[in-house]
Amino acid sequence: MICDLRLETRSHVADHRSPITNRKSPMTRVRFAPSPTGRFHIGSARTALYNVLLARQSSGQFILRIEDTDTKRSTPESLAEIQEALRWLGLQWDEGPGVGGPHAPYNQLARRELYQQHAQLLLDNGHAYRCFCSAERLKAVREQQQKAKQPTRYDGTCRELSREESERRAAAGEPFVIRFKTPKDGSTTVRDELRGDITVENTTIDDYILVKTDGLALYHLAAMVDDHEMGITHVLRGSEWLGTFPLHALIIRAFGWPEPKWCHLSVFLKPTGKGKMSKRDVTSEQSIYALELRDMGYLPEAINSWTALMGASFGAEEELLDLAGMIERFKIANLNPSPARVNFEKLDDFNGKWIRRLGITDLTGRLLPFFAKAGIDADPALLERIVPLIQPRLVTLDDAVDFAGLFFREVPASTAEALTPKGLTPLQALGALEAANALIKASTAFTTEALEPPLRTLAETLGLKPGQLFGIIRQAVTGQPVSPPLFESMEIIGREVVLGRLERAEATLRGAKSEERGA
RNA sequence: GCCCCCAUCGUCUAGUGGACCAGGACACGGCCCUUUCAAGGCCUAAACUGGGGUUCGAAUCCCCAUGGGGGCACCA
Repeated sequence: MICDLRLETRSHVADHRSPITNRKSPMTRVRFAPSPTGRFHIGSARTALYNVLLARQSSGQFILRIEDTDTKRSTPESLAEIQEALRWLGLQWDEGPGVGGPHAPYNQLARRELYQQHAQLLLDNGHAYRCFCSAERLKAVREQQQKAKQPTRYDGTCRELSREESERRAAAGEPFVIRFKTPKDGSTTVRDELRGDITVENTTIDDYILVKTDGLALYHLAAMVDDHEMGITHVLRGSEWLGTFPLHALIIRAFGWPEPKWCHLSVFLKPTGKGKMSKRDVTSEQSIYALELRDMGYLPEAINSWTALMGASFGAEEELLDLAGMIERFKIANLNPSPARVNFEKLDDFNGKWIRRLGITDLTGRLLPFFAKAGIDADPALLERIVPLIQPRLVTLDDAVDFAGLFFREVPASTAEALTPKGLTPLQALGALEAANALIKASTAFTTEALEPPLRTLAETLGLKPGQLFGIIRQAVTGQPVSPPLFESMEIIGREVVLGRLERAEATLRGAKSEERGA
């Protein structure tokens, strides 16, 4: 069955390419239609991504449409964030805000007349009716139904109002909404490309409100009108729309329009699996917002390949796919209809792998802003020398500041305890450090090749493991017990600074020694 | 309460009636490499929700149960 669906999708595309077709849009046209009512999260990012993948594999168009009919909750900040996030992710739209297009405007608030005309059409052909019931009464009815354990639906008071009465009351200025007149009997069958046919009894479909008292259309009407007007061929949207899917099909059929292919994407669940993903329920190290993840040092490549894989498979031996790779392999049939928990461990893994794939110059450029944010004015040329040392250690770009900060600022003096490895006394540590310092000072070239062999020999001479000796030097030079490779780091820090830090550490240990004697 | 959807390792998934004592990835554990931390290499452990059918044969098809999810606004 699913296999057939894939074939059908293909032939559908082929149909639109056919010269015989009289449709306005000869190729795949998809849309991503968010409402600008909050932050842009990874669920939206994935929906947008899948739409882009589908459009790009047939040189179709990806349309960004803003569903801002909820005037109470829509904000300009949210609209800006949607666009910024999409651009950051590399999901540029072909038509929509900022770029225009043949179906402009692309925000629904600016298209209200269009919806009103279509509502009137439905009123005229008997598929819709005016409802004069007050919001208060509706609420009371709903509560009563809830209490009686009945399905909560409009009770139909205004459904059979005569045309004359309806016109008269509207003309008299009585406020009204326009409702869809759902058939009372029979059933409706709709087809989801992932789930196959879904049939529901029409009695379970409410007489949904299409146009509010203020004359503004609701999603159910506006989206259907726009999808048709804009020649959308495939609708890939969240599965939260599955419940109203039959209604949407009914609306389209009431207009006599052809239906697009529908595909309802699974939702993201919280990491715990308990309920839909939300801001709560993730740690401070994690975020469900695209731009926040960006600021935490995640790459757009990582976000895309990660979200793409939650709820789908690409049949590739290699999981890390870039946009081109995903476009090549994306198939609606390979989407998974069941909900997926977000898995941040996998994001970390992907991000680290993407970072390791980056070229040194590319990575350096991406790192710079994170140093700036940390108040470090990193010299790009210097950073580029450091990057190979830290690249395999990074999970996020932000980690670079922790690993490489020591190259750009004064490191705090280490305590005697920190300078003394487990199993050694401060006196032994001091002896080792003095011997090492002498060797380093005497070294003709200040390079890994020149420094490492003699120090390795020294460790042997002192009866220390290389790790013990190098650990003392590491702490003295970097001020940290953990650092990028020691000799390469010393090379970059430079002879003068290294010797200074070694001597400072020696002094600390001498102090500890005299304290020891005093005690 | 009503409607709808979904169901393979802890997680994301492969699987489209025989090639499956179920494959991969993440996480977990172990080993190797190793100057720390990583990275890298190798290996272990880990699943078809249950019950009925259909069939010579079922993870795969059907039914029921159970579990999970979504929706039930003059939001989208």
